[in-house]
Amino acid sequence: MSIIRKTKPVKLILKQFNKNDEAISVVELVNKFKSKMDKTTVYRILDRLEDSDMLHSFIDNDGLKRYAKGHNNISSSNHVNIHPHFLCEECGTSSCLPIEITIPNIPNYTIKSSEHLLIGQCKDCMN
Amino acid sequence: MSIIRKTKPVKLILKQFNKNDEAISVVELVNKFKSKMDKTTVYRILDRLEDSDMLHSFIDNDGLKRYAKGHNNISSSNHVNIHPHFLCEECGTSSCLPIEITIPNIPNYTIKSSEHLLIGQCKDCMN
DNA sequence: AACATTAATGCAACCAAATTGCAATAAAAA
DNA sequence: TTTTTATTGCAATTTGGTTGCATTAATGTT
Repeated sequence: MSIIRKTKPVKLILKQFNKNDEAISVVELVNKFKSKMDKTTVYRILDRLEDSDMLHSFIDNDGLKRYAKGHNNISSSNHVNIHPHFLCEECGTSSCLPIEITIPNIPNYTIKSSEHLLIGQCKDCMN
Repeated sequence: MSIIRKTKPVKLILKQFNKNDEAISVVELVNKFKSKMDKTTVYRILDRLEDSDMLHSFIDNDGLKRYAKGHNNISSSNHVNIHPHFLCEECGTSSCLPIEITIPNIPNYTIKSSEHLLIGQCKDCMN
């Protein structure tokens, strides 16, 4: 893992993720920054930020990759990546939920990581 | 929902899923049957089989759609789709796990469905 | 069994997400 | 300031998936 240079595009992307804790899809980011940088640049910056643990990613319901602030937590036990992601069916916003999902022990399988996507309505869309 | 005609391509796809309980990606299926049927036919058959509840699908770690036998169970509670899918990092095979994942109650969120992907090693790849 | 109805297929074209190669640029190190 | 090397932009390409449409073939009806 190499050091990430603080170029103008990198700073813009980081600023975006520091605004709030939402999980943003690559497509949204490419679109949002299309006047500021090339789409390949967006892809590559996200890649680098992920493997230096400044961002983490997951695949949403539509098969699109989403990124969010922070790394995938490693819990006290040997279960990794156990924080679930939420996706609001109505407004499309996505976020990391600050809870732990417990994975039962499964004979004959060694679980190294997991992805949990919860789909429903966020509080702003409930009424 | 219309009745599904038992055409040659449909029979081939069904036979494939009846062989075992593996979750197969669309890409694999398109490739496997490329001499027997067009890729659009594969996509459309899978679509139809899914909404007649003979298959169910989920998005795997690489953003690829996978299909497996059976429908998404609805549990006794009001939680749906709660059976997790497993993906072996080594051999790439995937399957449905016959266990239930419990989703804790989350204030401010209404969860309607969820997807759980467990990644690790299957028993054939452990040693 | 023949015919009519309509679902299903194949093919070509298309679209969107993501990746690659490469020359030009700009951080950071010397 | 110069050198080194990561990073960018651009064009081209790959890949997963979709659409429109004419042709084919299940199925229902007589």
